[in-house]
Amino acid sequence: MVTLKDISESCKVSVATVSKALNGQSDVGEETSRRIRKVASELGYLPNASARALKTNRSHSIGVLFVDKTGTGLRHEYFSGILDSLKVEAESRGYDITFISNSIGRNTMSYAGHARYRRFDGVIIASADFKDPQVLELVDSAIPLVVLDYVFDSRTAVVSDNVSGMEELTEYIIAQGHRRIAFIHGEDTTVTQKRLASFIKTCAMHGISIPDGFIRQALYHDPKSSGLATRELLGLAEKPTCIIYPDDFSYIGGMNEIEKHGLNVPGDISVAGYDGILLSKVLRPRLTTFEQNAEEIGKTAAAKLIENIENPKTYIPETVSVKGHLIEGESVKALSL
Amino acid sequence: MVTLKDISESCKVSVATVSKALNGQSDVGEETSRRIRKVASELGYLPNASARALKTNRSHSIGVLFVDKTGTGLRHEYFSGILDSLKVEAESRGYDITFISNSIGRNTMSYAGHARYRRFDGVIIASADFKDPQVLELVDSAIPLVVLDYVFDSRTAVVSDNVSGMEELTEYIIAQGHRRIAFIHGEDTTVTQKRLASFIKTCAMHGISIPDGFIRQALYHDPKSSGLATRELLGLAEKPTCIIYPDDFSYIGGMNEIEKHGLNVPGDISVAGYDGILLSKVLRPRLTTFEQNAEEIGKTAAAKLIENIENPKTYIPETVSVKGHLIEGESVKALSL
DNA sequence: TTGTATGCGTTATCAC
DNA sequence: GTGATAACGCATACAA
Repeated sequence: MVTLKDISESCKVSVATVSKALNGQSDVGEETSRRIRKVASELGYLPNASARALKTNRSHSIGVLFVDKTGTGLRHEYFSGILDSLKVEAESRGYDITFISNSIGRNTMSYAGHARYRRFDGVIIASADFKDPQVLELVDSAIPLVVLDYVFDSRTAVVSDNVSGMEELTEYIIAQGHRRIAFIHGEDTTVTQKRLASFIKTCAMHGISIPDGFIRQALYHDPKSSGLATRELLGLAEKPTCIIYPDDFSYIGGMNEIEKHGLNVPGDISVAGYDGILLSKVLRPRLTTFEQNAEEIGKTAAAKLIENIENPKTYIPETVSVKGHLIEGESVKALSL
Repeated sequence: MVTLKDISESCKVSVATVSKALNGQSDVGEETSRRIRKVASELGYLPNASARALKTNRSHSIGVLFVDKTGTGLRHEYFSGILDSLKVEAESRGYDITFISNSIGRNTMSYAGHARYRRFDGVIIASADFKDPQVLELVDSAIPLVVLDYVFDSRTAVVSDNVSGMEELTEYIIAQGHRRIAFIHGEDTTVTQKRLASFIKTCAMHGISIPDGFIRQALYHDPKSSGLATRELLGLAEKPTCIIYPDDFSYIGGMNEIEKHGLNVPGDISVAGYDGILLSKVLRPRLTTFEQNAEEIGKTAAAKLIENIENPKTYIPETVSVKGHLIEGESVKALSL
C-alpha cells in the first residue's frame, strides 16, 4: 500500500507538501505540485479512508437504516427504487452507502451505536418501526438525519405526497363517473391514514358518502388479504363499481378473485392500484394507479442529507413532499351517467 | 465522543490496560477488567472504527459491487433477495455492507480503487459486466472476493444451479406429456447458455428434438419482448403445447398475448417461468416455475467471503452451486397421451 | 513556498 | 498484571 511517505521520499519533499499538493491547497509550488501528482498517480497512490476519517472526523459515508417490517424487505419495488437513487446521488457527491445494523462483531449494539461506531456523517431512515426505542434514539441523536415517509419534529423528512396522490386518483375515478367506490387499505400507519382521509374527503367534496362496508382493511403488498377483502366487497348486495387497492401488487389478489367471480376488468368492475411498479405497466388491461416518485424521493433524501452534513450551521430541517403522478391505465371504466 | 483515554482517566489505569480489558485479553486482572468494562458502559464508550481499522488494517466491512446492466437494478427480486440475505449474514458476523461505486468525491476511481480506498476486507460481485476491464481489474486484485453466477479461475463463485434447475423443470414438463416445448431465453450470457443447453439436452434424452423455430430470443425481465416471442410462437403452423419463459416476470408479456389470442392457460397452452418470485405464487393459475434459492446464494456468498477473509492462508477458492427447487404450480397441463 | 511537529484513537510491543 | 511508548496514514498549525 503506497502512502504519502512513499511519495514524499520519491519526490524528495516532505509529507506535508505532498498532502497539500494532493488536496489542491494553494500554498504549494506549481511545479512541485505537478511533480507530486505525477508520481502519486504513477505509484497508484490512494488515500487511506480510515486515516483520513480519523484525522478529519469525516467519514464520507452515510448509513441507511432499512428494517423490514413486513418480511418483504427490499423486494418491494418502491424501496429498492429509493435505495437505488439514494445510492446514485450519494455516490456522485462522494459519499458511500452503508447499511446500519444492530450487531457489530459478536455483540449487538443499537442503531445509534452503530452509526457512531462507523462515524457516519449522516443517516437516512428509509424504512423502520417509528415507535421502536432504538429508532427514536437515533432520531434524538445529534447526527444529521433524513427520514422517509414519516415526520419527526425538527428533522428533515422526505415524504411521498400521499394526500394529493390519493386525491388525484380519486378525482380521476369520480370523473369517470364512479360513485360507489370501495377502498381497501393497508396496515394502520400514518401513510395509510393520510391516504384514507384523502380518499374520504375527496369523495365528500363531490357529495359522495362512502358506506362503512366499502372501507376494508388488508395488508400492504399482500394479495391474499386484498383478495379476501375483494371477495367480501363482491358479496355485498350493493357492489362497488370501483375498488382501490392498497398497492399495485396487492391488486393481483383482487384480480384473481374478480376472475373467479366471472367478472371482467374494467367491463364489470373497475380497479385502481397505488405505487406504479413495473407490474402495473405490463398487466393488461394496464392498471390505473398513482405512481410514487421513488427516484425523486431517494435523490432528494440524499441531497438534503448531504446539504445538512456540509452546512451544519445554516441548514434548516424541513419536510419535503414529493409529488407523483397519475397513470390512467385502462382499468377504470368510464361510466355513462 | 468518549475514548479509551477518558476511561483510563476515570479508572486510573493506562489506556493500554483499558484496551486490553475491552478486547478481552487474558493478561489483565479480573477485578480491573470488570471495573473498566463497567465504566466503559456507563460512559457509553464505543470504539472508533476508523482508528481501529487504521491500526489493525482490517475494516470489517465488505464491498458489494452491483452494477445494473438492464436498468432494472435492485428491482429484480432475485437480486434484492440476494442482497438482503447477504446483508443479514455479513452483519451477524460483524461485517458491514457498503456499495462499491466508481466515484469518490469529485474524481472518479475504479472499482478496485474504491475497494482499496475504503480498505474493504473483501468484495462480493453481485451483478456486473464480466467483460468490463474495471471488473477484471477487481477480480485480478489481491482482495478476497466472491463472484455470483459467474466463474473466474481461482476465485470463489456462488452460482445458482441453472443446469439442474432447467433440467428439473424440463423433466417435469415432459412428464406431463408435453413434446412440443418452446423456449424463450434472455440475453446471451453464460447463465442463458447453461439453461438453453440444459433444456435441449434434457429434451434430447427423451428423444425429443426441438425445432429451431421453438427457440426464441427475448430479454430478461422484459414482458414486451417475451410477448413478441409469444406472438410468433402462437402464429406457427404447429404451435407448441408449452412455452418456457426467461423468467416469471417476463411471462406477463406472454400472458397478455395468450389472452389476446383468446387462449386459456393451461387449458389451451401451458407455460412455465423461472425464478420463483412472489408474483409467480400469487398469479392464478399459479405459475409453474423453478425457484432459485436467492437467500441461500446470498448467505453462502457472505459466509465464504468471510471464511476467506479470516483464513487467508488456508482458504481454497471453490465454486459452490446452490440448488433451487421446482414449483409445480398450475400452469402446465397434464396431457393425455 | 516548504518543512516540522503534533495528534486523531487505537493496538501491540516490551519493559517493569 | 500493568503501563509507557510507538506506530498506523493523514491533515494542519505553525515555524522557517
